[in-house]
Amino acid sequence: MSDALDRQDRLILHHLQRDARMPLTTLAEHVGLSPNATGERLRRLVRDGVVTGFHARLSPEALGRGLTAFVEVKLERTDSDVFAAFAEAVRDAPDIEECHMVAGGFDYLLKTRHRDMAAYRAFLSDTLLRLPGVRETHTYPVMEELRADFGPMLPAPRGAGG
Amino acid sequence: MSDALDRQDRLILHHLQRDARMPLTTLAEHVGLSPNATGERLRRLVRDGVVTGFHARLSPEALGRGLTAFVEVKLERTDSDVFAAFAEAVRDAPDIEECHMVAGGFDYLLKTRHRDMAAYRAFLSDTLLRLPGVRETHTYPVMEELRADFGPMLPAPRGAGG
DNA sequence: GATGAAATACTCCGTTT
DNA sequence: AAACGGAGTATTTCATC
Repeated sequence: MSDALDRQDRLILHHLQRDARMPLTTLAEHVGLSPNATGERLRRLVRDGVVTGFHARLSPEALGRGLTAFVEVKLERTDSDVFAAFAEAVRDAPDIEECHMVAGGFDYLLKTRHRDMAAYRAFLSDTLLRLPGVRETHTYPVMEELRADFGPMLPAPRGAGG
Repeated sequence: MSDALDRQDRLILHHLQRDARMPLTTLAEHVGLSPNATGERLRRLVRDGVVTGFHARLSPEALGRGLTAFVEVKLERTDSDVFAAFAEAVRDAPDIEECHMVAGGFDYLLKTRHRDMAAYRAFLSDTLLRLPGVRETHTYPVMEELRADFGPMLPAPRGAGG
C-alpha cells in the first residue's frame, strides 16, 4: 500500500477535481495511460482514501440560498454535555453547511446559507441562540466570494491545463 | 425556462450531490423515471445553472495538508488598487482554498490548508503578510471539523435515504 | 500496464401522452 | 412540454497476456 502519488495519479486527481463525471476514456487520454490502467488507479485512490467522494455542486442562488454568512460561536465552558448537545444540533440544522471547532478567540466557526437577511435573523434567533450553552455569536455576512471552495489544491502537474 | 424544482429534480440533485459518478440508469431508478427523461432533466439542471459542476473531493490528510486554518484579514482603506492586488494574489496562492469578502469587523475571511503549523507560519510571513495593504490578520486553526462542506442543502426529498 | 471481448450505459431520433 | 422505446455508439468491466 504505497501511498506516494506519482505524476499520473496527480493528473487523475487534477482532472476529476474539475470534472468528476469525465469518462475514464477521456481521463485516460489526459493521463497518457490506457482506460483500464486509469480506472485501476482511480479505484486504488478511492480505496486508499485519497479521493473521499464525487459530488455535484449546486448553485446556492438557484436554490434560494443566496446569502452566505460566517458565524463565530462562543460556548459556556461548563461541561462536555454542552459541547455534545451543540454538536448534535449542528448536524440537524440544514442551514449550517460547515462547522469547525477552532482554537483562538471563540469555539466554533459556522458557514451558513440563507434565502436573505430576514431568514438569517430567523435562523439566529430561532435556532442558534436557542441552543443550550451558546454565550455569544458574531455574524459576518459574505458580500463577495473571491475564490470558491475547490478542495485542497494539488501541486498542479505540468501540462494539465488543457 | 421554469426554474421551479419538482420532487424528481430534487431527487436528482440529492443523489448526485452524494455520488456524482452515479450512472444515469442507476439515478433513473432512484428517481422513478426512464434513463432518458432523467438525463434530459439533468442536462436542463446544468444548463440552467442549478448544478454548477461535478467535483472529486480529495482528502487533505492524504495530500499532506492536514492543517486547516481560517484567517481574518484587514486591509488598509487607501484605494481600490489595494483590493485588486489582494484579489489577484489570492487567486495565485495554492494554500488558499476559499476567500470571502465579508461585512463586519474585517475585510476578508480566508480558508487555508497546510502541512503543519510550521508551514502555516511560513505562509503567513512569506505570502500573506507580504501582500500590499494587509494591515492585520487573525488566525484560527481548525481543531476538529464537526460538519463537512457538502454544498447548500436541499429540502431533503422524502424516501431519498436509500 | 496493455489488449480484446462481453456487458453495460449513453445518445440520438421517432413516437406517444 | 415531458416521457418512453429502440437502434447505434461509446464506455466500463473482465479475462488474459
